[in-house]
Amino acid sequence: MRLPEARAAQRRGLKPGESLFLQDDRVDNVYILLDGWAFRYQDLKDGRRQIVDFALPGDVVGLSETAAAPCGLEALTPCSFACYSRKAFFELIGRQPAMGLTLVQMLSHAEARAIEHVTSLGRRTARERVAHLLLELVTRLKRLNLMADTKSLDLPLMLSHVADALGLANETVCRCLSGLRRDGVLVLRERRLKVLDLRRLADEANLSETDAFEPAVPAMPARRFAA
Amino acid sequence: MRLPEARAAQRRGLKPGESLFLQDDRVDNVYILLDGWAFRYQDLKDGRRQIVDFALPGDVVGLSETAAAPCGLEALTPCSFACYSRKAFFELIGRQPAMGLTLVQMLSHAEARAIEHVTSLGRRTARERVAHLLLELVTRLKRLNLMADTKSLDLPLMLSHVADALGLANETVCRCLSGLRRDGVLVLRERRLKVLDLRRLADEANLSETDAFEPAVPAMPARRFAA
DNA sequence: CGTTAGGTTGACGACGATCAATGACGGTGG
DNA sequence: CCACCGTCATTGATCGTCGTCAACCTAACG
Repeated sequence: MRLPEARAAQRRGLKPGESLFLQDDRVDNVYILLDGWAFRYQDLKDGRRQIVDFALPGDVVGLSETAAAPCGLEALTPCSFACYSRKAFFELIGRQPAMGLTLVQMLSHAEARAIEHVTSLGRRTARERVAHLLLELVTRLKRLNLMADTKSLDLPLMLSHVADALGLANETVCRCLSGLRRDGVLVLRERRLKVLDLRRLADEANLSETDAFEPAVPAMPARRFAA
Repeated sequence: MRLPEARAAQRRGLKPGESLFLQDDRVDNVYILLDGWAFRYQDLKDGRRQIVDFALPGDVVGLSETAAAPCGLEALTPCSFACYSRKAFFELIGRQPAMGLTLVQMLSHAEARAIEHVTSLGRRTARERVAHLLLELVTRLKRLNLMADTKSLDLPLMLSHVADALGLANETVCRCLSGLRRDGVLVLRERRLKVLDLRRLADEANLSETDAFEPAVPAMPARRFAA
């Protein structure tokens, strides 16, 4: 699933807080996030902000941003992207059928996340949302083999990011995290998360029937895009 | 953008309330909704339900439902689907590059809707959500040339569908609709919606900077899949 | 007619937003 | 070294939107 042509692809770097593109921008390129964390967000006219998704290494962005991007993309940490013209990207896919499959799988995962996100915002309580988001991030990082040790990891997020992702106020997120800490589920301090009881976290998240998060994820055989 | 092969494709019908597939099902086919309304939904373990998206004629479903479907699909009205094996579908796409483009466009639109949906649930008030959903449906139907006259249309939705789509209680939806009617924005009775003031409805929806819904949609040159 | 499903309206309570004060850091300049 | 910020986290007090519970209405149907 590696892209041999990838070496030829343009690179693009981003510092924390910088944007790859803004909401409403015309986006002609397709990007693959090689390293770092970023997020996609949408702004309302009155200033309220909604974070739509977090992008992690291997994720593809820009594919759906055809004419005018429905949302902007901003870096959380220093990021580096491989960047293809839309045309070149599709040619690449066309030449490597296996890559097409991987792409479809990734888009499927992204949509599954979007669906879970909608369900969270629509039907879960504040505490459930917080637990669900943390569980999702832990699961994704595990699949990417990107967790420092098994239990703890760095989250380059401020309260306001979590709040904007979950449709909550900062203070509410803070209270939920305090609660989860008091109850011995996790510790989150100084941007570092330690999950003390994964099963318990999953219970708190009030999962849908579908998503079986934790169960010994079998190391994800299919590789992500990488370059 | 028509599919000549489509005549050969299997058909599948559905009566209101029936499901094409359930959450967690393995879905091997890709379906194109030829006629009717349906919705995709996700259930939580405690019974709460979230409607994720509404499917209208021309929409593709099943693409992202690779291993275990993240959500079920249920018919609102009598529906008919063209149904392809995943393999046949991709062959079809492979043979007709233009179709691939159309597909990408449709997936982009679907994702844009998902993003707007997330924003609605996360950051919009009850009244804004209701207005936004109605505006979205009106816009989609216009593009499909599926509106009876310019101003009014049939919505095969119960209060509970709107409520489950917007993360609200039936009573809240009812109150919002009463309010919008009182204020002369629209009339919704007996499953029939009449928009009295489209611009006003757009204001009520508190649109994101991005989505310019109403502005004289130029009849959507690109055709949807059809068979 | 009686029954049932769905819509409508009111009363009340709860969850989470808002406002405000305080604390913990890290950076900057005197 | 330490006063002075600015940013972000934390906690408490109060308020408002929306969920819940309940009663009633209407239309469809046997």
